[in-house]
Amino acid sequence: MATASRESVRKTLHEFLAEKGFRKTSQRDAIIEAAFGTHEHYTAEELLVMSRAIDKSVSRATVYRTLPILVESGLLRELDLGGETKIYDPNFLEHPTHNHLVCVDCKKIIEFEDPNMELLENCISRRLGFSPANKMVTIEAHCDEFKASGTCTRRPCDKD
Amino acid sequence: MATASRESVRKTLHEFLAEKGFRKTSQRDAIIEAAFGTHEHYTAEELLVMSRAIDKSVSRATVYRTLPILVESGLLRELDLGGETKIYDPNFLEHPTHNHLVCVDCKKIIEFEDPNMELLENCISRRLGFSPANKMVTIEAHCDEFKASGTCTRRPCDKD
DNA sequence: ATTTCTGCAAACGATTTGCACAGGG
DNA sequence: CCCTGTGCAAATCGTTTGCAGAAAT
Repeated sequence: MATASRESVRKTLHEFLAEKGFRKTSQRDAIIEAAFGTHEHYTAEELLVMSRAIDKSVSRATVYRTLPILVESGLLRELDLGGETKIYDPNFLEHPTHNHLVCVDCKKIIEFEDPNMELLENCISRRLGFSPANKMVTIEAHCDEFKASGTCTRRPCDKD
Repeated sequence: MATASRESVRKTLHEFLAEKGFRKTSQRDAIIEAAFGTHEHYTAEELLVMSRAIDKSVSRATVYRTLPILVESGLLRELDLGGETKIYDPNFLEHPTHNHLVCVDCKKIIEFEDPNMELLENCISRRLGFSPANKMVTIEAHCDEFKASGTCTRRPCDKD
């Protein structure tokens, strides 16, 4: 399934690039491969490292120039969870309406989907006279493990 | 009412600063006055201008150093709406659980409160094994006016 | 007197951009 | 060939910080 969706991502992206008149380059291929070869979230810098593992010639500038294109294609989503750096989420193809819960203690990000949330956001938007285009919910929370022991298993390592 | 709440803000803040061992300075007073003398949202830079209108001696560094203190006090909230700069919201005293809808076209920010949203967020958090600490909902949307005429009354001026 | 605050200007870190060359159509 | 894409390094922009003097306790 992960493979199947990666196929479709590649195809959709290829069409998108062609349609927009963008050229197909080895660097962009590597970045796309890296960007959708995982279900993890990543920063621009992390994507650079991942892309370079595939094609050493990928530069930081190209990653930064390619990211907005991927976001525009709708296959990659830019997240603004409290941190200082933007985070990118490749999982919106499979779960188009998911949201995020961030553990305040270990910074772990948990994705969740909820149809009621979806419904409620639409209702609220319409009530205010708007048509929703992009809905973002982020919940910062303490996990039960933290409440019990005072720390999370997953200690603050990657972030903070 | 705005006056009454500003009084209480000043009092709460004064207590908070004293409790934390922070000193009372004319610059902080000016910043606090500026920060809670409006119901509008503002950036750090805008707060600097507002503070300087009250006390010319306020420096950018002091604003940036005071902002985290006000946020920590719980009276001021830092928002991360899509833009590149952080936005500060002084309205959480009066509406502790409000959320934001941002017009994609004119960037206008509309605040809304909804008890169902509140409830739903708590349910979802608990279901995942977490105790929510901070819940943020942001909806980006097109207004009806835009749908009808192709633009908003409030054109892109302050942002974008 | 002691310690926190302040303004200034330099430092920072993520992101962007100008340039001349490489490479896709 | 023409024009877009690229790497590099310099530039940008919001924010942070080191320092010496100013002000609060």
